Order: sequence, then C-alpha cells, then structure tokens
Amino acid sequence: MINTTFSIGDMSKQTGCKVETIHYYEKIKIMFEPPRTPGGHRIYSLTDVKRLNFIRKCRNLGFTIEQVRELLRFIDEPDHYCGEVKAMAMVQFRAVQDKINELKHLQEALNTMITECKGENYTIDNCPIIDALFHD
Amino acid sequence: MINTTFSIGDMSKQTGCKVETIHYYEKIKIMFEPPRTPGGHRIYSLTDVKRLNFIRKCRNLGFTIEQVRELLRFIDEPDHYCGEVKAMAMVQFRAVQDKINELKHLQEALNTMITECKGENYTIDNCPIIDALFHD
DNA sequence: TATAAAACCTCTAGTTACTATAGATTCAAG
DNA sequence: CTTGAATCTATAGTAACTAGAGGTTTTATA
Repeated sequence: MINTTFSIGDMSKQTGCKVETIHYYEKIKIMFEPPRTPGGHRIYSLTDVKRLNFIRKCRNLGFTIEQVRELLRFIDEPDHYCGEVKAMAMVQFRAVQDKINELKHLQEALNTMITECKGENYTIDNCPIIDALFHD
Repeated sequence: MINTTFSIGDMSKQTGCKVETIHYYEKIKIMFEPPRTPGGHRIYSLTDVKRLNFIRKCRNLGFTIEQVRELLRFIDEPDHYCGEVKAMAMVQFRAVQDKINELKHLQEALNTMITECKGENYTIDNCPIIDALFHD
C-alpha cells in the first residue's frame, strides 16, 4: 500500500514517543495538525512518522526544542544550505564537549572526597566529605 | 565581632546565590526561616551563610534538591555516620560517569555527521546530516 | 532631617520539556 | 451489540529556579 495511515498509538510505537508527547509537539507546532476520523481521532501518514523520528533523534542528540524547530525550518522551507545545518551541528558538538568537561571536574571533586573519607563508623563530625562541602 | 549578621543581599554576594533563590530555598524548607528586623527584613548569621554555601556546592556537584535535603538531615540530626554520606557520594559518582558516557556517544554521532557533511553550497536535499536524522 | 535611591518584602506567573490525571467519547474485536 | 482498549480535550504537576508587579524599609547623601 502506498498510503499507509497510522493512529497516534501506531506513531507512538513506531517512534518510541509517548502519545502525550505527540499531543504536546502538536500544541507547540513542531508537528502539523493531522486530518481526523469522523469521530475526531488523528490520522497520520508515513511523512509524519519520519518527522517525529527526526524530532526524537535531534532531542536525543541534545538539541533543544527551539533548535529542532530551526532544523525543521531548514526542511520545511526551501532555499537553505547544508552549511547552515553543519554549523548548528558543530555548535552542538562544542556544547557537548563543554558539558563533558564540566562533569569530569565534578567527578574529580567527588573522587577526592570519597578517597579521603574513611566511612564506616566515623561520625558526621569528622567526615571529610561534609567537611569539604561545609567549610569553604 | 562574634555575631556578625547578614542581610539577604550580603548572603547573596557571599554565596553567589540569587536573592530569589534564597527565598525559594526557604519556601521549600532547606533553609530555616531567619529572624527579622522590625521592618520585616531577613537577618542571617554566619551559620546560614555556611549552610547556603553547602547547598550551592552540592547543587554544583549535581546533587538534586532532594539529595541535598538528605545530606542536610545528616548535618541537622545527630546519630548519623560518615559512611552514609560516603555512600551517597559514590552513588553520585557513578551517576556522573553514566552521564559522561552518554554524552560521549552523542558526541560521536554528531562527529560522524559533521565529517561526512560537505557543507557550503550543498543544498538540504543531499545534506548527510539531515539525511542521517530524517531517514531512519 | 528630609528625601531619594537601593534593597527588600510578598505573591504570582513563567520557564523547559514533558508527564499525569480526569472524565468523556470513539474505535476495534468478538 | 457490547465491552474494553484507545483516543479525545483540558488542566495541573514536575524540577529548580527566574522574573515581574506593586508596595515597604533601609541607607546614603544633601
């Protein structure tokens, strides 16, 4: 069949995106309002499934909704260049790198505290972790 | 002076924590309600400054407010052991490690897309990034 | 001491990206 | 034809703040 249709539940299964989230994406207008059955249930096409997949993948890559919205503009409107997309991906790459560095610092701090702490039966009074955190 | 006092603005400067956030911490009861001036302004002590510093440091280390609340219980209530604190720090350490691994995967995916993309004058139609995201 | 500006007060609503609930309706299977 | 699953709309809740309105108090300067 060329014109397969999907209920919102089908879409949900295809994409791993919850039904409520699809409603939400429609509300914030990154998914289009689909046609309805006479009873009012949403009818989706394969294009919709692909679009939703795109959105989910972008989200998993750490793009914000607003960034996804921008990427979708590239798709929805003609006259955009691949370079624009690449630039966004590179910005995102650097943002991820920053986040990784930050977390590494954090991990070091935790590690220092953990290795210095004897644990067990020592009381809070002389716990190096509390100490490190509490006394500047 | 032994009993130095601080206005909420002083506290804010000492800790780098916004005034509104201090209000918020009071509302959710991780900071105590301090005494007031006759006019109703909050009066803080050095202990309050230290407590707020503790909270901010924990937050910067990635602890949630609820985890901070638990750590504060260790401080506020006697009869707790250092080992409990250490255990929480270790759980946090592992959580951070997981997050780092996740971000590294994400970064690889982005990198693959970026290196495959010629950018520049190529149109959206044959952009490998859009392609990778859109066509499953 | 008067006054004006800065800081503070309370309360409410907004942020991000969903998630969860309630109560009603529609659809699909037997 | 009936029943249970899926769907509908609308609203409120989540985390951890942030921002704003509109009013009062404090502090610094003239």
